[in-house]
Amino acid sequence: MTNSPVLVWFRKDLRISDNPALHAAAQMKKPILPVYVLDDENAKDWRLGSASRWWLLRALHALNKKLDGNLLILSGKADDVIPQLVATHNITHVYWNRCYEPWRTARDTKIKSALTQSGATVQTFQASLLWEPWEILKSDQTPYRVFTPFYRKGCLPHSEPRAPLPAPPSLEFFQATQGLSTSQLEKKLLPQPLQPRWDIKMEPYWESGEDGAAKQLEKFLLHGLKNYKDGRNFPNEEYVSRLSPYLQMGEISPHQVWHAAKHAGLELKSERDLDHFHSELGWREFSYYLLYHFPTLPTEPFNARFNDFPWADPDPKILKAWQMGQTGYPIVDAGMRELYETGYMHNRVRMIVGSFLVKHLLIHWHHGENWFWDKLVDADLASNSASWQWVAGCGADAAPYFRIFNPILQGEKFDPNGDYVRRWVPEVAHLSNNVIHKPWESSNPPAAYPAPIVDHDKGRARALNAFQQLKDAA
DNA sequence: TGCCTGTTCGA
DNA sequence: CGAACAGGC
Repeated sequence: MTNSPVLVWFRKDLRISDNPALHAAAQMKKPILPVYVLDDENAKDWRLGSASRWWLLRALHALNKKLDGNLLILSGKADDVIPQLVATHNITHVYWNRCYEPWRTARDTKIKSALTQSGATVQTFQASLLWEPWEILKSDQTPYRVFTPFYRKGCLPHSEPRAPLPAPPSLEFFQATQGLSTSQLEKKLLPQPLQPRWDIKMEPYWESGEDGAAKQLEKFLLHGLKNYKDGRNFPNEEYVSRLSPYLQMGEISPHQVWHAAKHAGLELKSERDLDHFHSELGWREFSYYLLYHFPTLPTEPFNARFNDFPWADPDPKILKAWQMGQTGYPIVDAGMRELYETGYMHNRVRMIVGSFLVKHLLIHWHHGENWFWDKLVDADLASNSASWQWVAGCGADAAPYFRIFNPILQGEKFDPNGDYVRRWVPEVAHLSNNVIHKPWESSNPPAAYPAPIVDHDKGRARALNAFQQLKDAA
């Protein structure tokens, strides 16, 4: 029994630095059995989307390399797979880092109690959130529903995020049975049949794994943090961190990002930018917090008044035009094409395309949520559902429904030289700056580019009218 | 992290 | 006649 391994179950923490479960296991002085379980059955509706599966494949390869090829990758229900492994190898200690999606907490609770009953020691750790959702409550012991007091009164005074842990200096591994081979894993994760490979387009835009995350963080701290607060609004400039996909898969931890940014921000004497960047990590916390306390967040309007909102019957052609970047509004189409091509969209543009879908097109936010879930490399159940609810006006601390982005003005304001639009919508590249965000006004309108699928004034009026019906009903 | 419209005020 | 501002959606 003395050389029975410690099982470290990797989930959304695909890294070896600042990994508390791995760190604790390494201190046991026992061989380590690192495991990843591809657990689609438990995920049901929130089975990973295509872009996430592509990202996961690369992240697993990178993690396996860090673990000297010892990562055991299995497929099946974790409720079965993990206890079976524990029984087969007489494992006495099982460590993992906590997850917060409702389906994962339910699953983990079940597994933990089964393992504990059979005599194993299970320890779980905090690794992907800076503050545990159950520790941040208002004085009346109910959860916050508004971001600013959540962050400023709840989180910040509660505790300074702990310092990141180093990677274990050396690891001794337990030789287990074979898991999935590379080709078996690819078969499970990538679209079948393999042609056409939609995902392959994303390859040149991203470096995977913990090392890719560290490089991206370093790049952001050197070039993006200074002037982050203002610069982050301009999609053609590189002030945003682009760390979201790495955070979502846990190739970097929020603790690492928090402290590295703090160090760099103080060095740069840009406290304003640092505070703003920290607060964006705070929004990520807030999304998980809401999902934890309100598990129906992905499907039900947070604000129940929106239960009867008169969404339009979705016209498949209109929805498709939005998805593929053929709405006739260059800033909207640029964003949707950036997403399809790279698996990512700049945050400012996410708000614009989101507002356009739910307001100008009056299409239910679920359709946007589902498309983003499938196509974003940073698709995250908490952030995705909280953000779609926010943009639709039914979320916690949401933008009021009457706050409707004008896609022309937003383009002119945040892409004043049209560079972002020219990059992703080549049909309008020849237009001058004064018409590039409204090509229909050009004396030489592009032939191959669609006319707006909805007139801005009419779309806006229809959205306000729909909202009015909700108010009248109340 | 909204936009539109109407009003006022100074050129 | 444009900027600045207030109020409503």
